[in-house]
Amino acid sequence: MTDKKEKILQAALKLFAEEGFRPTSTSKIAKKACVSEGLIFRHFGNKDGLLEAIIKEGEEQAKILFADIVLETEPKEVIRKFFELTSKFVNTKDREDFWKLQYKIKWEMEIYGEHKMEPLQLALTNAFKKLGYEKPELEAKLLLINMDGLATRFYLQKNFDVTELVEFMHNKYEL
Amino acid sequence: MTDKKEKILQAALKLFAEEGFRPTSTSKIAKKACVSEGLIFRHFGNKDGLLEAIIKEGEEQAKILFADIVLETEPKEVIRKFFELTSKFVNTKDREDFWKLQYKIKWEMEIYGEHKMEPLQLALTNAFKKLGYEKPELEAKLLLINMDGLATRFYLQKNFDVTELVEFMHNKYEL
Amino acid sequence: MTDKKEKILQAALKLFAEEGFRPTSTSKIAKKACVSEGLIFRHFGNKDGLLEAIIKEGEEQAKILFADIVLETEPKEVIRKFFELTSKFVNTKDREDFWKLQYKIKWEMEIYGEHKMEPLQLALTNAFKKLGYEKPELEAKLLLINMDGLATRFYLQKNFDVTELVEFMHNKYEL
Amino acid sequence: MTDKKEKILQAALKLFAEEGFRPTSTSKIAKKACVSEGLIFRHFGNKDGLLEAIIKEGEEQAKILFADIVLETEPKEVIRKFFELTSKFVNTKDREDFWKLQYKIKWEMEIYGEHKMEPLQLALTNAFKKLGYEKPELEAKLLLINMDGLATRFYLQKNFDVTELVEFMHNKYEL
DNA sequence: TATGAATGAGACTTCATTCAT
DNA sequence: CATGAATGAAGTCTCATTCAT
Repeated sequence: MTDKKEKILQAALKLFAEEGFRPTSTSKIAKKACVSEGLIFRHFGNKDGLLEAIIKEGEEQAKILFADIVLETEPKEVIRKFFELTSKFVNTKDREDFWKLQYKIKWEMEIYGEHKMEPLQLALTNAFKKLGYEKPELEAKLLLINMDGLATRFYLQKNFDVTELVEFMHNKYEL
Repeated sequence: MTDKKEKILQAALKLFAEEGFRPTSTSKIAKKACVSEGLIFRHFGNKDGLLEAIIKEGEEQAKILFADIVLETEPKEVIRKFFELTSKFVNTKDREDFWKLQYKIKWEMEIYGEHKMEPLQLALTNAFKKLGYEKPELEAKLLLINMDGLATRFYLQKNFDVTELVEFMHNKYEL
Repeated sequence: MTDKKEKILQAALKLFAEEGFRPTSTSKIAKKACVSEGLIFRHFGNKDGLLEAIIKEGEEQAKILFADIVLETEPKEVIRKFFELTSKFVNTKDREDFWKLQYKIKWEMEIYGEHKMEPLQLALTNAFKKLGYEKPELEAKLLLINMDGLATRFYLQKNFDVTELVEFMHNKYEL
Repeated sequence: MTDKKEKILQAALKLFAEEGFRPTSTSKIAKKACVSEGLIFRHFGNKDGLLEAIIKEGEEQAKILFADIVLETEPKEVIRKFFELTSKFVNTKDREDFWKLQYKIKWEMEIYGEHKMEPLQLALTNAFKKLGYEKPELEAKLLLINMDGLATRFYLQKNFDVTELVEFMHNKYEL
């Protein structure tokens, strides 16, 4: 990956996350990346191609983040790590754009991409089963839905305190 | 309100909900409403004005929907009615557009408009307090966040079964 | 002439003078005149008709203003009165719009309407002839041109002192 | 400056001079320049930017034309050259558009831009002072105003004979 | 006479995309 | 690989004008 291609990806990620996909013009991306507009098309074919590239890169990162949870066998640890991950949204400044983009794109394009979450859901289901919960699958689903709700608030509501709520949610599961 | 003005509002609501605000062109709205494009601007000033009008109309509807919950004094009933409302998203076909629009707009414009939810949150907080919950405010917040998460899934994930989850969540509160 | 028709004429005169013919929308005129937009078309057919009406009214006023000069027989008086008229541009607040409009329209539409000035030019020519000037017609033309130049400056240059210059010009003719 | 950018400037100059700024649509300019409409905005940002570019170019030309007069030290020559310049309006076909535009814009935008004329006025004032005129500054002002008056007539009145009048005016100053 | 809803043409502008260099 | 000039379609919005009431 050339230097300039990388710069385009970074600029686009930031702008798409900030302003959305369609509202971000290729010319703006080019300017932010200090690159000619034409280069975007040389590397990614078209604007959709650029988005795909960003999303694909994102999925790789997500896999890595999820791996630690999915590979965990101790059920309580699975749940703890899941909540830990949720907290991470907030703190890791450079990942903020990435996660925000995921949600913005979801709503703009109306695709959820549930397959990405499947390994996580299975890991959680399994953990709840081991812990003797009655409806482990629904418990897992609920947890993931909570995450979506938290993200909605965190990205859209100014001064929203995530940590407080994550802790509260966590404590509901006596571990 | 003239007949055509009403038609514009309906067409715009539907299109904004389906495709988002910016991606929906005024010419498309005009065509769907069987109206000249200029009329949109005569009635609403500009595209933003049209959106505002739709949102304002929506807030009125939301107030009505919330009223029933907010005015309820029996705590268990408050919570029951809240879950009932959540289910309604799904079934009332004509309101689907309205709620979907709320979320699409939130993400597109990045404003949450938490004030709209305040009465609901207060009512829930109060209900949990009466029921002797330790942290009633956080309980209320969590419930609202669940709703955001459910909406995210319901509108974005094909074939997502809301009812099942709403029931599950409801049962967590032994009432 | 009905009350409302008169109001339209006045509003249009003011707006055309301030902003020009084309840039002034009929809706703006209607608003300023507190009248429905349609009424403009009922009374004047179209926007051009409105302009014509204003110009025609203007010509009537001009005739009246010019009459005093044209009917004067004493040559020195003719010239004095001409300069007096020139000064009037400035002072008579309600006529300011009228004269300004004349020039704005001239430049916007590129028609000079020299016939309007003919009686004035003849009167001046005659006066200069009586006073023994060698080229009375050119003297008259020059005077009128001076007036155009003064108008240009007066209407376009902020803080331009007309009186000073009118006096100076006047004194060039030892009377 | 690319070939097409130059073509846009030329087409715009001509059309603005002929029909005025606002009445000339960008699409008309593009057509006349055999260029896509978008290119206008790529090069000049917006329609105002195009006008500015034309005016700026014009000011450069004006400076050059004025230089010869301003640098002249012999007072009679200053005045002679001033009248010579006045005559040039008429004859130089390609400059006609430029000067006409200056006046059209002045009236359309209602700005005189007196600073542009300052060097000329100072040079004339100085010349009249050297020639022993009583009120040299007013003499200079009058001359410039005459020029405005001449321009008004020349550009707006069909079949107006400038040369005759310029000569007449010139002869008033016994040189 | 008077209103104001409604229209449709055309204005300025943005933007993804192509292409010669 | 990289640039930046150039395009054309589409977008938002303005405005003179018509027409039913």
